[in-house]
Formats: sequence, structure tokens, C-alpha cells
Amino acid sequence: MNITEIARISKVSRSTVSRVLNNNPLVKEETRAAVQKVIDEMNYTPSFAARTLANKRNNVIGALIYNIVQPFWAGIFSGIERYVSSTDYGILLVNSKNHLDVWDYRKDYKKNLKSLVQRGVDGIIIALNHDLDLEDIDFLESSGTPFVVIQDSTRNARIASVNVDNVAGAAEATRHLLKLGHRQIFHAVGPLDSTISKDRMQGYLNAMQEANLPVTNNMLVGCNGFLFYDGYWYMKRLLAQKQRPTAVLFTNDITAFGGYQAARENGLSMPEDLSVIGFDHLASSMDVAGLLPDLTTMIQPVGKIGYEAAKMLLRHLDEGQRSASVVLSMILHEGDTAAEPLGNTVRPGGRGSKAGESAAQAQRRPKANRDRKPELAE
Amino acid sequence: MNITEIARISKVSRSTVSRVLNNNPLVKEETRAAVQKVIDEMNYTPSFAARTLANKRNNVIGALIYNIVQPFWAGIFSGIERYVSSTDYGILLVNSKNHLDVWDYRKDYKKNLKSLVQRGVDGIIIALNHDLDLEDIDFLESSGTPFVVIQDSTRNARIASVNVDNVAGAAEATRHLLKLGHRQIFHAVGPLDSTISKDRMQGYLNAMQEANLPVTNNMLVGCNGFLFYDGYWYMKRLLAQKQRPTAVLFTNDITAFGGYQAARENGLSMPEDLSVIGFDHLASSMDVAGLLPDLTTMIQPVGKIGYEAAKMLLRHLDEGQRSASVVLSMILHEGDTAAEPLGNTVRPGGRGSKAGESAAQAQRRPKANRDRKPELAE
DNA sequence: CGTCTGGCGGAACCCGTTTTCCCTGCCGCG
DNA sequence: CGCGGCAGGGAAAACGGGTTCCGCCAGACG
Repeated sequence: MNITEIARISKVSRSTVSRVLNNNPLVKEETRAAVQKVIDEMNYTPSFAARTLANKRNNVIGALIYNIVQPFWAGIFSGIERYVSSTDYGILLVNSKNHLDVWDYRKDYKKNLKSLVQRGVDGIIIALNHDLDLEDIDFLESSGTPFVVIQDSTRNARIASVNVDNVAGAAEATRHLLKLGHRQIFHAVGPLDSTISKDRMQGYLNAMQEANLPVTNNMLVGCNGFLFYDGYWYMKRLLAQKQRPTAVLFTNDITAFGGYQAARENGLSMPEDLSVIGFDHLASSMDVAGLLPDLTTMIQPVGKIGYEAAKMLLRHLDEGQRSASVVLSMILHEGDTAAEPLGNTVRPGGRGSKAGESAAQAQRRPKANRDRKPELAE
Repeated sequence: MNITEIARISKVSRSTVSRVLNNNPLVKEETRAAVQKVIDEMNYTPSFAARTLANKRNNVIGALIYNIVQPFWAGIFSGIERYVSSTDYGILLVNSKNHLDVWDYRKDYKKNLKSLVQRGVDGIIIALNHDLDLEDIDFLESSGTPFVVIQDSTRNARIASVNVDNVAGAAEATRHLLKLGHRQIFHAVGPLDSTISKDRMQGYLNAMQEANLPVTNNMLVGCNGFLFYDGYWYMKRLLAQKQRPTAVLFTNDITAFGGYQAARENGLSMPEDLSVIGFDHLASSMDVAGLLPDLTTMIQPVGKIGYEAAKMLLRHLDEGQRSASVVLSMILHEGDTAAEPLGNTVRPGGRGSKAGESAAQAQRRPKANRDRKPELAE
């Protein structure tokens, strides 16, 4: 059953059938109805392959996603799909990290990128762990495939991207702690080969500088990684030292949970003895509410990121205009792990701190609930 | 740059170029090399669209996945992709649950299924929350699109499927508890409109019957759902009653975590006062090891499920032979939440229980560590 | 009566695949 | 030695199923 058949049966030409299929207004209403009737009766649907060949349009976009198994990227994909499924596009998904061989990971994602382009997808959304390099950009541009990158920290003008402002997010988290009265705020820096870590550190530094608080080296110790035990051991090392913070800003939720656990093991209770803040709001994607502490954290609007990226790409495809990059902001989730510091753990503080703030901070300090049980054990 | 161009430059006919592209042996080695050289130099790749049109082969399979955001389904997809990416196929992913409107979810997945078929994918892998209905099967068969279903509990002979043996898995979990010496084993039954729940209940019943232990109504109370608080309230209700179990078999990890939490709140410690077993081994996909108890659970081999399904489908596509359905088994993960019961909580037990077992069980019972702190608070 | 325009048909085109056919050269047999 | 048959390799053309440009025709309008 093809368009010629339909044309034969409805006694019109193939072009007319095609026009009916594409809602071309140059068809008399009468004819259109007659042809449509035949189409419906024969249960005919035009061949995607032929359409693709003729239109040079696949109605498929490619998604190159770092690791779909992790909630963060799954959330991004989900946002993409939410938008795309409201159109007549499909999504060809490539998981960049599937064969994870540390040694040729980059070769892998490049290969996947090539395969998407060769397949002739109409556009590509790229959500990786790292930035695209110039080779990739050249390749994509020369292939003529429009693309949108999620989290391009190079801010390359040749790239249309959807970003989250990690600098602003980290600054907001830090300011939240400052507002609560913390002065000894440490930052468990993430691996510095990741721009995300770098940006978050920058945001922390910005906020501390705004508050005129000096940041010493010991306040800015690295976490070595993004995993639970990276945060755990960070905290263990920290607690072995003399100078302790009243608050720690972690570089993500996982390490924050690790730090939380280590601190609890050492008899600290959160948020009384120590405030902890993370990034991501992982808990929202795990259904184990109640078992985990309600971590105070900066929410990544993952769904929105994907949604915006898809919208941007399809707009480009359908209307031809490349839209400008977008920066989304993170939202503070006030959980149970950040509160005003207890008086006695606070040091005199940076010499530059404003007098007015110090007074306000002194007032807010509650003395009572020191022995409250930790959330988790209730 | 198309095949005609290549033919012109290399001074052969288009058919010869096509033969070179498809490794047809009827081409002289000399000619082949010359043509290949031009292809490489011009950086030419044949058009997927034209190939699809001519071959009636897309080299794309569709994946209809229930909810890619949840680790279980993400794991299945990942397994699919691991196999597929070793071939030259691509995957068109459709998330069946995206617009989740409770009222028309079924309409939704049917629409998605149709769209995959119309797009002309070569085959489809279907991993849903529920079984396909006859309408779906008729539709797929009449479209001629091969398909593989993940978890088809109808065991329909028209369906090629990859299954996990929930009955055997639940029986194994129950036998594990029996071997530890438990007699009062309750099962927190999942929603019975789900075949998974039904099968797990059946496995539990089988194992109990094998052991000649009667199952009374109160041992088989429903959990109302698959979520954390379903398990939580189940346990709260349970603990309000006089007759308490020494072990509870939950229908999945999430509810098991909920039950665990509720029991802890009531002062019980696991596994001393109560053993708890779940299904799925969720923890393996969440990176918060250390914060959550190491739940004893039946592992679903999610990656393998997806991998096998993909293998089965692509074999069918490439070799034309439809393979038989596969049943995979679950694996017991011995975590920290199931152990021998304490003596005083064990009742005389089923009258049919074997004497030998009772003796062994009496010996194994530790009296000491009753007051050990719960895992989580350490 | 000429021109414009709405509606439609014809045909080229998208880009490979595949079948059919032909040519060439070699071998064998008469 | 010459011719027929056969095999290997290459060319031409049909085909898959749409889309779209071009142009025809008839009726309307000036």
C-alpha cells in the first residue's frame, strides 16, 4: 500500500495525495475529503523512509547522554523526552558511557557522535560529563547537523547550550550558610578537572569574599572524587584536625551524604554540630524518603534542563533560527542539615566581618536543642 | 556527495560502487581498491535514508520502556544498549510513562507502540509495567515487526520474552529465611493487579508449603503499593498487632526500606529482632552505600535481562529465526537484614516442622547482641 | 477576448539496491 | 585453427515511495 495505490483508487494524481497528506491548502476541500476517506479506509500511512529521502528530514533527533543509569542524566533525558514526545520527532538515544573503558572513553563518545551524524538525525542533544573539544565542534558544524549542548562551560559562541549556573548556585548556598550565622564554612572541593567543581568553588569563593571572610587553605580541601567515600574520608580527615568548621559545602549530594555519615559516626549531630549542604537534590529521584536525611541542597532543575534543550533544538529545526544559549539557576532546597551554628563552636571569625552581622548572628543562636537526636535515628 | 559522484570520479558504474560498499565478491580486487580509495578520499558515507528505502531495513530498533528514570528500567535499557552498541543498530527510545496521566496511560503506550511501528523500526523491545493485551499482539503481528517482551507473565506462545522467575526467587528468599530458623515469616504482598506481586506471593506460598508451615491470613497482608510509605505503614500496622513475625518478606526493596524504617522507629533492631528481605537490589544503583542498610534482597539481573532481550531480537532480525523465550533467575544477596531469629520471639511454630531442623535452629540462636545499635546509627 | 488564478497532473528528483543484460576473454572441442 | 560456450566483471535501468517544481486547463474577471 503506497501513495500510488491511493492515487489510483481515489482517481487523482500522486501529487494530490501527497498534498492531502501534508495539508497543503492548494487542494479543493471536496477532493481532500475524498482522498482522506480512501486513506482512512485503506489504513494507509506514508513510509517514513521515503519521506526522509525526499525531505532530507528524518524527524529523529539524537541524544548523546553520558550515563542514562544515573538519576541526574536520566532526569535530563526525561526532560528531553517530555518535550519531544509532544512533537512528531523521535529520539535516538546513545549512552556514551556504555563500554566504559577508562582508556578509550573519549574515542567512544566521538564514535557515537559520528554514528548519530551518519544516521542522518536532524539534530543532536549532547549531555556529557565534560566539554566538547574543537574537533567535535568542527565535525558537527561541517556535517551541518544542528546541536545543543547541555552544560557547556567553555561558553563557546559556536555552541548553543543550556547551562546551570554553578557559580551562582554555590554562592547562594554559601550565602545561605552565612545568613544562618556561619563563619567557619569549609568547602569540600570536587575534582578540579571538572568544570562543575571549579565553578562551584568559584561561587563559594565569591560569596566568602562578598562577606569579607578570608578563605584559608585548610578551608578549601579537595574531596578527590564525587563518590560517597570521597566525602566520607574527607570528613574523617577533617574531624581529625584541630580547626573545625561549623558548616561544610560539599560539591554534590553523594559526597555530602558521605560526610554526613562520617560526622555521625564521630558523634556529631546535624545540623546542630555541623551544617552540611550538597548539590543536586538526589533524594527527589530516589524513592527512599525517610531513610535518608533530608539534605539541604541546591536543586538542579534536571527536567527543565532537558526540556529547554529539546525546545531549543526543535525550534532551530522547525524555524531555522538558532536560539541563544540559556542559563538556568539552581534552587535552594532547605532540608534538615543546615541551621544556625551553636555558639560555642564558632570562632571569633574573619577579622573583616561586619559588626552588624555579627550581632544579628549572635541573637539567632539557639542553645537548647543540643541533645536532640539526629533525624535518622528517630 | 552521493554514489553517482563516486562512480563518476572512480570511472565505474554506480552498481560497482554499490558492490564495493556491500562487500560483494563479484568485484575485481583492483577495482575495489580503486573505488574504496575514492570513497575514503571523499569521506563519503552512503545515505541511511536511501538504504532504508531500498533495503526495507532501518537498522534501528525501538525500545518502549516504562519509566527510564527509575533505576530498574534504566538498568534494563542499559543492558539493551550494551548489546546493541556492539552492532550497527541504533535504538529509538520511547518512555511509555512520560505524560503520566493516570487515566489514559494505556492509550499512551499504545500510541507509542504505533508510532514505533509506523516509523518503520526493524524490531521492538517492550519493557512495561504490565502485560501486553491481545490487541497489542495482533497489532504487532499484523505489522510484521518482530518484538521481544521483557517480563511477559502471560507466557503467551505468540510472544518471545525474557523473564525473571519471580516464583522461584520468592521461594528462594523464603527458604533462606527458613534455613536461618524462621518460622513466623510474613509476606507483605504487593498489589495483586501486578503479576510480579502475584508470582512473588506464589513463591512464598510454595516455600512455606514445602516446609509444611501453615500460612494464615494475617501472615499474608497486602502492602497497597510499591512505595516507601506503603511498606512503612504496613509495618506500623503489623507492629500494633499481638502476633509478630520474626521475618518479613517484602515485595520489593522500597517497601522493605519503608518497613525497616518503621520497625526502627518502634525500637526494633534488624536483623536481631526482625529479619527483612526485599527484591531488586536497588542499592546497587544508588551511590549512597553506607547510609542505607545493606538490605538482604533478591537481585534482579537487570542488565542481563536487557542484554538477552536485545540479543534475542537482533538474532531474529539478522538470522530470521525467532528464538524461544528465556527465563533468568534471581540471585540472593545476603546483606545485613536477615539473620537467625532470637529465641524468645520464636513461637512453637508450625506443627509439621521437622524435629531435626528445630534443633539446629536452637543451637544457632545468638543471645548476646540484642542491644547492638542499628546499622544505620553507627 | 485576453489574462489571471485555482486546482490538479506530469515528471524529475532524492540515493541507493538489485536485476538483467551485455561484453570480453578464456577454454575446450570439433 | 576456429567457433561456441561459459564465466567473470561491469553497465544500464527499474525500483522503492514520497515531494515538489512546472505547467496545463478551465473558469472567472477585466
